[in-house]
Amino acid sequence: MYTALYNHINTFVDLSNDEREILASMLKSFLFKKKAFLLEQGQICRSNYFVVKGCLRLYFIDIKGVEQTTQFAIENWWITDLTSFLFQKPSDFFVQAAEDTRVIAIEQHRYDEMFERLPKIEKYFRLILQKNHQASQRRIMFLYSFTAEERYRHFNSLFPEFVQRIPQYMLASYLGFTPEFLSKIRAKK
Amino acid sequence: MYTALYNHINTFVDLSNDEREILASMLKSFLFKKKAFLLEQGQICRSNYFVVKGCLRLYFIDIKGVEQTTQFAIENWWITDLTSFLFQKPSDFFVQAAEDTRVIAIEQHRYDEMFERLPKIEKYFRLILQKNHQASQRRIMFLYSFTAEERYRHFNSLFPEFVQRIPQYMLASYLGFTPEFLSKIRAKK
DNA sequence: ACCTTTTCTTAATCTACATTAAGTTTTTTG
DNA sequence: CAAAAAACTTAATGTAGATTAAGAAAAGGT
Repeated sequence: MYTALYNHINTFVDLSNDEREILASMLKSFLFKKKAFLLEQGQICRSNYFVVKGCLRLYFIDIKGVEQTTQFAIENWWITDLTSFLFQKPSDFFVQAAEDTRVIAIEQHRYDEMFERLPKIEKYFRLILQKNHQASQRRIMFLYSFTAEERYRHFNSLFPEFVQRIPQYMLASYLGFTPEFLSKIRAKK
Repeated sequence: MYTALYNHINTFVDLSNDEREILASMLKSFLFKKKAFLLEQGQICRSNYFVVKGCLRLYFIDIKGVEQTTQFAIENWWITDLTSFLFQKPSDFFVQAAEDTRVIAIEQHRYDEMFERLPKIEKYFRLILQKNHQASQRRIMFLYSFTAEERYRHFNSLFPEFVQRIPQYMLASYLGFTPEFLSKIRAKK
């Protein structure tokens, strides 16, 4: 049931079968259809989501009414609006399935209990939060270093198959420019 | 000696005196003069730094040779190039004192030991990494929502005293524009 | 297979911000 | 306190990328 998550956890810490069972009792598994919403702006974020297969995206609608994608999560990544999730207050974000997506969810009222009962999970989350922090430092450097065109070419060379998988307008806003400009770049070669 | 850090830790978890002593044996305290480097590009990042008083900044030099400030750390914030620190590989970044700064440092070879011996510190770091992740989500939203001028006015209204404390060219690059443009904005009113 | 909706493209025009360069003010240092 | 260095300002010119608008292609539903 939760083997994808167990496997991921095991690349960081060793969980016993007993620990896996305790953990399993706190998790839920869902399948979301493409375009389904896991969270909408104004709602309170109930869960932190681990992507087993598929792709979720986190986005908001800016002052001009345009969707701005701030994060993607593919296989083995967690995604949520942390502020809304932790403090149970209304979110500024949407979480939506970019394709049919299998997720494992932990609800907020179970989240702290999980750390109390499973110290190894405390370490696991500390380690994946470190990875997130590394990714954020890299992303800021990336945004501040390169032009729009360079950002696209770089991203495309790192994740060519992912670029095929998702609509271009989502990628454009993630990289910080408009879909029209992305079209222009792509036409160039 | 390390009371500023103990106080900060205690806002998240309760440390006993014994635990404080163990922790103290792994820490070092330093005073850096304004403009002193704690880390330079190409060096391996030896420590993670907690700012007791003063201000550190993380920056890199972009392709055009311009300094790009990606992070500030003031009282009660940790700062380091995480990738270089965790994997002991050469850094792309500089860490520099923006003013005379008192720091508490934990070296990399002590870092994992700290978590082994002090599970409460595992929780403490998980919690501050969560705070970092929240801050990153907010920052990306902020960068994608507003014009340069709006970003400056917003930042200035949130941290008016901090804006006075640091050179404008550092702030300009942190907010994603040039010092000349910041001058122009400020002249407007 | 057809119709609707969504996504992508093209091209003309526009603008926020960068660049360059010179001068001025402030801070630092001997 | 004088000289040098660092930080800031002003203004003219340039450009990456936004905006607008209309049409084309692809995807999805029945």
